[in-house]
Amino acid sequence: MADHVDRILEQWKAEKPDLDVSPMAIIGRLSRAALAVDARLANTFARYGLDASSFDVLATLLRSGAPYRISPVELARDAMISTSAVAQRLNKLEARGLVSRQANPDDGRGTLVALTAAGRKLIETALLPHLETERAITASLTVEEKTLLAALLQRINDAARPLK
Amino acid sequence: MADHVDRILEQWKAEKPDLDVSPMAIIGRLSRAALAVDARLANTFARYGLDASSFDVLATLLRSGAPYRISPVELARDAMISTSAVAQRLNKLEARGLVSRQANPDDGRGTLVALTAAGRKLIETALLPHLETERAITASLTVEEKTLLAALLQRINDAARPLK
DNA sequence: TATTGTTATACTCTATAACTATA
DNA sequence: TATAGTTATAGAGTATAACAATA
Repeated sequence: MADHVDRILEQWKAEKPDLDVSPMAIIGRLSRAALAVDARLANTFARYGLDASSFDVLATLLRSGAPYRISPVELARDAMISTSAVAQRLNKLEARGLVSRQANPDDGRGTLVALTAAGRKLIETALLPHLETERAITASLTVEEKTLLAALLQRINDAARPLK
Repeated sequence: MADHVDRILEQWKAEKPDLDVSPMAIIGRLSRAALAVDARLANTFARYGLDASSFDVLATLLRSGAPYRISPVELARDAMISTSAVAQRLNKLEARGLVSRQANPDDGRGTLVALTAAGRKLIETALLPHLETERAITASLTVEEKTLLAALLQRINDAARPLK
């Protein structure tokens, strides 16, 4: 079951036999798996006129629970992007009537972003096929393998994080 | 050892208790791990005036072995991008004197991209710290865990691939 | 007709900087 | 002074389309 990464490793073995390129087996497959998964998820999002960024914002609002209101800073932290990037995502979603911005009554500087009825309906609808796609991608793994994979990825995440 | 993804799962559990959101534990960590790894690798690349795209082209040429010459179509296939994107990457690398373009003597339509002496020196130099970074990221895993993780990622990759 | 390769163009997404306003 | 939020701007990267040339 040799894949593309295996062929890359063979090339390195031939060209640089003294080098330990074994970490590439993991890092290479991690990158490619993430790319493939992103592309697959994008297919589902597109069926609802969404992309990963928009889905992300709407899903963050939905899972925050009633009354489905969050500040832009929280959205920025959650998505690991700048607040200006958030503002621009929100402009698009607001133009489509999927979210609305309200003044924060407790903080004159603040804004609260809320799901509109249309936004809530859309994300509730898109969530199910999205989960089905994720289920399909992980379906071949046993329960034990899933737990293990999640744990290993978390450790990779921790190890990669240190440097900014 | 709860991480960000754990908190997201808890939110979903509270808001949508009947939904099986367990695939998110894997997909979510996969995305975040890939992001963190990319950022970490970029640090190393930057020390040599490279980014991931440039490194990718130079490394592909190096591991192809002497005489370190590849056609743009092969580079496109390998990097999974369009040939026009390759042409634009090559323009930059050629301007820096790291690769050169030659006519393919066996195919009048073809071009062969070759590492220049400077390009070869740069990629040979950058390769070692790059591998060291990858080694550091995977260092906490045992040999068995590494093998397992690579295999699981390959299966995720296969499962995600089907749809275009 | 298909393939190889390039450029021109437009698009998307982002961060930085500048700015307003409130704490 | 620091924080919240927005817009304007510029940059990076890509794909699509159009094109030239050879197979």
